[in-house]
Amino acid sequence: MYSIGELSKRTKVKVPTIRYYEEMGLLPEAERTSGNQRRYDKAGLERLSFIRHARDLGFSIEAISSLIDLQDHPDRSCEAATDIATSQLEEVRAKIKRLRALEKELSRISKGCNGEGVSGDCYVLASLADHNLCDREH
Amino acid sequence: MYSIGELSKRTKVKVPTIRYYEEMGLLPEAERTSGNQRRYDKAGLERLSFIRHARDLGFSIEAISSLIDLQDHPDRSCEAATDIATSQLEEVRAKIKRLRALEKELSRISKGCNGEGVSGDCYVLASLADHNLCDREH
DNA sequence: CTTGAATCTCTAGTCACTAGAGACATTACA
DNA sequence: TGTAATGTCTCTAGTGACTAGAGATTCAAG
Repeated sequence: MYSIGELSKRTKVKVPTIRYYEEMGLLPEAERTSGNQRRYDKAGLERLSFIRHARDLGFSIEAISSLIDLQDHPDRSCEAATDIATSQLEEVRAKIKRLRALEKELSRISKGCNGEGVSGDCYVLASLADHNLCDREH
Repeated sequence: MYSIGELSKRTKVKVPTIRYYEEMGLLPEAERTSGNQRRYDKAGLERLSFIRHARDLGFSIEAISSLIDLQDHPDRSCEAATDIATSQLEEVRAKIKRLRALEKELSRISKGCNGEGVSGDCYVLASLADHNLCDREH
């Protein structure tokens, strides 16, 4: 049995975050010692690792809840899990696309100015003030 | 003079968001009609456009505050503005890098499963449960 | 002058945590 | 067994950048 601190070390999820996950229903209510401290077994460790991994991949708490539901009912269709992963992938791709456009403009903006001179003539500020200076829509 | 609603239409910033920006000090306190409604002039429109543009580029409210300070004091060095833009660019690049890794893993995960069958054997769930199935660290 | 849309302020909610206070539990060592 | 240090408990409140809703007031058009 692990204390919440040990679990935290093993999963790299901070202690208050573990309690938060319990409150949100991602983790079942933990067993307690006579002194009211949480104790976890291997199943708890595995579930928290699952959550951690999914959070790292950008899944929302809600999405993870659905995935856990599916885990807890192995007779249900797998399609739902694939749907969740696929829509997550789409979101990630959209974010990348958007960030690439930003990167392009930001690099143009910060290259345009040599950092010398006064801000009254600053190309960075001018670029931000006037959208027409942008190469493209964003 | 524009009402808050007109300003909202022109800048595509929602009305409550404009009020929020005023409260946060990004916009100066607007003039008011005798009936206490906000009225904006061209300067207000321009400043809000600046804010909108910078937010689109992912600058935080705090960073925008600093940029506005620089705008309001055109005698100050331009270096600070360039620093802010450059660090924003670095953040964007770091995000892209991370998202690319996620994309790779998510696409592997969601391709691995054909969506048929039951979730007891689902590859998506297995992948999320077991970090060792990942190709690489993330 | 009336009607309906726009605006006002205020509070509270969102997401996924994070921080801090003050009390209690456990563990390590003498 | 005593004690000190560390860990854990619950609770409230804060973060960033808004968003939603209530209930009251004001504006513009006909």
